Amino acid sequence: MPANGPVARREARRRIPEAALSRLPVYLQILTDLKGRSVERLSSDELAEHAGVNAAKVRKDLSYLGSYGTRGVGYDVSYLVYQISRELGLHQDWNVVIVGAGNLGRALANFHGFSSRGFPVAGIVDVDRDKVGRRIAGVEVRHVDDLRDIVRSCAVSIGVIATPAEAAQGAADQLVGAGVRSILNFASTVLTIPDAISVRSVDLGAELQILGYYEQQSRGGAEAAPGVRTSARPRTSPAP
Amino acid sequence: MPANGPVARREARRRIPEAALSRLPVYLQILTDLKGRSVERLSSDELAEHAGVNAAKVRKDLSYLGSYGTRGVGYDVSYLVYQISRELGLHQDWNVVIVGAGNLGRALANFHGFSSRGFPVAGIVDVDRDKVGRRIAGVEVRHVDDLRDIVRSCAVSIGVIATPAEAAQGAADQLVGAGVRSILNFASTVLTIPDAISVRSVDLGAELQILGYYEQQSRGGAEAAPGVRTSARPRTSPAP
DNA sequence: ATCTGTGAATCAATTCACAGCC
DNA sequence: GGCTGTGAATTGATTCACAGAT
Repeated sequence: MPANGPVARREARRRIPEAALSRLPVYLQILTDLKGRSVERLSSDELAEHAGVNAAKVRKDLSYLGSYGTRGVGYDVSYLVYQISRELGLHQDWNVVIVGAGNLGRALANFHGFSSRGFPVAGIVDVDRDKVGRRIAGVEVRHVDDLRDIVRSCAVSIGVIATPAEAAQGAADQLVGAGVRSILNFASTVLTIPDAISVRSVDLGAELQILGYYEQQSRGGAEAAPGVRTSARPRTSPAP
Repeated sequence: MPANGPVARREARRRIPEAALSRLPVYLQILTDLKGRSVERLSSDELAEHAGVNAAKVRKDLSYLGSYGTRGVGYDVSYLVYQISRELGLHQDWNVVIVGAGNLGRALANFHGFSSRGFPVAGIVDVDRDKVGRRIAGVEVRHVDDLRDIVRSCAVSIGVIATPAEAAQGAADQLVGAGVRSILNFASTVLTIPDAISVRSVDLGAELQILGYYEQQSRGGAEAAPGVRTSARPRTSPAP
């Protein structure tokens, strides 16, 4: 993860290191939040606190975008938001299509986080004809046979796999055949896809296994910090 | 992870490197699948193919568990499954409690992957008293005030946050107060938690942003592989 | 005085390459 | 001959530390 599990393929002459790239969305989220609360400037130290990393890393990460800070002063929040989202390609919408209208697919379709971040759900498909025609979050469920049409007509570039594990490889094949360039996989399966497509797997079972492992470690290891120390880091969440 | 975003804290004298650890669940999943299909032995090469990594990495990763392979032959599938799940602490159940009975919470509760992997959902809580009393996947929704009771009486060690972003920090505080040792966070927020607790965030928005980034890269970069090459890697999914 | 930007140093992860065992 | 296990080499990421800008 993190990054973690199978990570996106394809290299391109990588401008920004993978590890730094994976932190940009975190910074963006913090900055967007601060911007909404009318914070105009912040230092690498402050951003580091919020993100839970150290200041040197923040400065290094941001330096890959260019020299957008002001020495002796800090960074302009709005400008950074602009530059990070530009780098991440968020000045255009990336339409997504969800494959699978089961529990997970429905939850994802209703999850406002996608569309609010510039990834509108342009379509939902399922193999089950009983589900076809229903509306989820304002989008009509269509049959998986229509995938190619949907991808073409709505200029979909990202496919989200929310099928049972057994159906995931088939879904991936159909997404690739339909022309998507990136796949976000929620099924607990390792997918085989062409190298020209980037994949990212979110394996909830694996996340839990790793947490179980950490807990196990912390039980045995009876050195250091036996009690619950409260971090000095300030809150990120807004006061509602 | 992938990983990414904020990764688990706490160090302990780490036996297995973080990066290797994050791949163990992937191997486990592949091996469990193969075991179910009566495959008894496999080589590091074969496992590497399935996992989409190279053989040296597989051997190095597995060597952290001990020398469980046989030179000239390969690895015994069942024995590896046993050793990996032992290392990951999966010979006991890790009860989880889900905070938030909205779309995402419901989808997660219905997601069979948790309990089938030794992470039974022992409780679901919500602030909304209208939701209290309903049953989701056979588990009764209880009020968040009962969190401490649930965690104690069911020996819950992992909390899953499935609330809106604004409520996530509060949920985290309550989970920590109730005594969980690990948190899996689905809200798009950076949480502030005590260092003794391990956290892992699954930020769907961030995953999509990164995919958007990769697609953007692949558009501009018109060197190499313009068409869709099909990988030579064999299928992982079972023939149904 | 303060805080960025970045080479240089350190630390971690990956890959190589081969000795050792079956 | 085939395949593991692992030191050594390499590549990548993080941290240090300070020159340079305001």
